[in-house]
Amino acid sequence: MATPTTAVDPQPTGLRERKKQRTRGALVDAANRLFLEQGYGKTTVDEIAAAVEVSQRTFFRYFANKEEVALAVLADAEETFLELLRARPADEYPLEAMRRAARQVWQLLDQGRVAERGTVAGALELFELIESTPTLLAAHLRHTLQQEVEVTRVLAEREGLDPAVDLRPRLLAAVFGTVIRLSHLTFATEREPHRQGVDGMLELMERHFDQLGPALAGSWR
Amino acid sequence: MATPTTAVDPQPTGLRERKKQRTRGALVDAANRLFLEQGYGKTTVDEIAAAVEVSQRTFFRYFANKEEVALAVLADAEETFLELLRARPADEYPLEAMRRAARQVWQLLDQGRVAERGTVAGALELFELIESTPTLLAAHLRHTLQQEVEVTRVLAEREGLDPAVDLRPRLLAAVFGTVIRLSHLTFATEREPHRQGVDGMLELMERHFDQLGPALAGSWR
DNA sequence: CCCATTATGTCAGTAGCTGACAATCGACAA
DNA sequence: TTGTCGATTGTCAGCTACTGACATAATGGG
Repeated sequence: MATPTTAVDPQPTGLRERKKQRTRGALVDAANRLFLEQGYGKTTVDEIAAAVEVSQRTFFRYFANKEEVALAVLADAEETFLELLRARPADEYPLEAMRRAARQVWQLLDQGRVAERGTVAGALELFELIESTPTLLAAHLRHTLQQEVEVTRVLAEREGLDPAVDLRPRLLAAVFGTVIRLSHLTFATEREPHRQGVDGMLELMERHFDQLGPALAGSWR
Repeated sequence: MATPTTAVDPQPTGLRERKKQRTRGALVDAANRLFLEQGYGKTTVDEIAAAVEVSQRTFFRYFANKEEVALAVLADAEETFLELLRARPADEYPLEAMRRAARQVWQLLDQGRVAERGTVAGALELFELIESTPTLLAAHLRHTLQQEVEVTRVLAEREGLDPAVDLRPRLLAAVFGTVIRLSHLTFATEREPHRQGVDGMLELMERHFDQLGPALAGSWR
């Protein structure tokens, strides 16, 4: 007897809230389109706001800065990763759990089920944009760092450790983030067609992880 | 405090060049002082320029942006690291060479012989400033990334590998950078007095490196 | 001592971002 | 249905980082 309009509300979504989400989504879409069309630097916030017919001031009420709107999709994917990692069975080894969660994110993305706005092709374009835009790259790296802190928390909890005492969770989170970044970078740079889809990305990640041990080995001969 | 001791001139510099270096150094000093006194965000470029009695426009001819002047000292240290790494004997294992070069940087810094402007205490303050200033942190991370590219080049050359084919140089450079960053972070956060000097930093780095293997091991139990 | 080069200053302008206040819109209950 | 309250938005004014263009001053070479 609670809700008059809808029987089941997964999220108690008022009309107001829905409108906000629509505006936010429109801003992300417009921004992405403009950034890819004419470049990040040559796109002004005014332009983005105008494309959605809101004031510049409103834009800054949704996003703290210009970088944030460009990285919004990525932020959703990272959120998904955290949820998947938390859901991994407790008896998996830490690194294994992370690798599998990462695989899952890409598979979900391939099915268009991540945050309703991401695609694999879009990810590729986004990575290219980020890597070729210094200020975006900087913001992205900082964001990645924050993600590492979250991952550290999850790992420590999984294993029942205090991350302030035991260095391993933080180290693994950091190294993992690094490997993922390198995979993304190679993915975005990679021009060979047989590696363009999700499978290409997944294979690339595996290759990087497999080289981690050898890279840290004493001798490379 | 910052001692303006410019003693040795390796390159026969003209009067003009020397003057430029003096201005640049003065800008770095003034900026550092102001940033530490009142914070990065509350210090304007105008203020820094005024403190050295140059115009704002001149400031931007020396530094591409406000972040750069804050990270200038760090950039010198990283340059030193590269030189030391290149000078390591060719038969050292890659990771060993990097660990030793890193040790050397800190020892030189402790002797006040890095870029005439760095001290260990100053490094600690700088790290705190960076970690507590989002925009500085972002710039720092991007800069670190560039350093990783250079390191990759050096490693690949040492071992006679093509970094475009073999993933190991880049992976090792990245993981190394990550471990160094975590050490710095802990160093800046660490409040226990017995770890404040160079020895504290060196011990911290060793501890992080020693945990790298265990962190990547399958099980943590 | 003069000339070519190069560092510096001045000025005007763009763009990101913020605080303050007023207008407007949606939620909810009388 | 309507009136009130709180949240969202627009407008405006302002600060700061940063850049291009042009004028001026300093320097090093001949």
